[in-house]
Amino acid sequence: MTKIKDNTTDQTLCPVARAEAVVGDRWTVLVLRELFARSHRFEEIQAQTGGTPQMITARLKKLEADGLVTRRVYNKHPLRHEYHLTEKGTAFFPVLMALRAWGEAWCKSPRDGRAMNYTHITCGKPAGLGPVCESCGEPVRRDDMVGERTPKYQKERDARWEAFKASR
Amino acid sequence: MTKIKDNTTDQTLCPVARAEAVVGDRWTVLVLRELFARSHRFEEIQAQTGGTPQMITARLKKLEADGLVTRRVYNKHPLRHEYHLTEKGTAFFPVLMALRAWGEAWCKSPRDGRAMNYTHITCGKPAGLGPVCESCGEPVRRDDMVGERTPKYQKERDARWEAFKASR
DNA sequence: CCATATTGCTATGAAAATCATAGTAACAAG
DNA sequence: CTTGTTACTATGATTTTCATAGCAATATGG
Repeated sequence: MTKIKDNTTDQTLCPVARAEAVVGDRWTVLVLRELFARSHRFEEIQAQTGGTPQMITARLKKLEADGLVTRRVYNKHPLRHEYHLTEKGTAFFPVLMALRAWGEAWCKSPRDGRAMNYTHITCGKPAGLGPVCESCGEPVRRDDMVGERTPKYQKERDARWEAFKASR
Repeated sequence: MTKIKDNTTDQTLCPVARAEAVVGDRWTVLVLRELFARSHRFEEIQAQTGGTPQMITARLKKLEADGLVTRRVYNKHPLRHEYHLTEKGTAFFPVLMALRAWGEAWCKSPRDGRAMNYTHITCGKPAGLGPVCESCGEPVRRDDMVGERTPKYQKERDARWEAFKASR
């Protein structure tokens, strides 16, 4: 079992350093992204993040220990779990949204296009990138939006799943 | 020189994965925090993040290569640089704020107290944690706020600097 | 009832990154 | 001419990560 460093970073008052002790790791964030995308099973998460089983096991264990994730039994004999976000995990949403906005704005070639489009439920229009709805100006929360993958991104995910299945 | 993995993560449309290929690392985020805190010299950054020289060198190099940071010569003979955020680096601010808010809310014991207090310049009152000013309701940006360290956090930083100086 | 498939992991070893510690180069100050 | 300062680089032990393989428990198909 692989362990993950969380250092003595919790010996600082700085909330950024403390948060990073929990989520300061690429795999961890990718796993969280999948949980927000409603992938709850181990293999889905593994396939869509591209991590090795150990990476995923270790992150899920740490996320559970840190209180962001719970295991939920969906099948005994054989014992099988689904992974779900807790309140603490769900509260991470704004960080993911900010990261997404920054990634959209600064980390891609313009011809790539969007991966997701969000609709602000309360106003029914596109939510845009910022923390505030582009269409109506209200602050947006997780439960106030519906996300929809663009066909291109959906295709990419389907392909990844197929590739994953084929390789085993 | 240590290299940092950025994988083939830029072979996805997902902006989160793409962003993580750049900033998905604890040291990188801590370095960015210091740059936002206006620590521009190598040793300040090293002291306040607690990283080894290699860690810091490698992150600064990668951040420069990724376009978030520029070196600025402040002294020739011997050649000395200061590190500054570019526009792309500055644009990372909302992520850091979201992370800070989550860290404040979920990663500390209540008795610890705040590290920073921000004031919303345009309304003159405390900005609070969210992406929207707690006092006046307007969305807050980096240049719309002044941050002030709490005495306790300032003390912690001073102590870290002293300890660093003493150990060399 | 037997073979194959499915799910959710664990095991192994090579390659890479990290950490602690020490050292260096170029000057400046006393 | 000795000591201090700044910004690193070098070294080697320890840890992590990655790729690949394997396995246990059951479901499914014939």
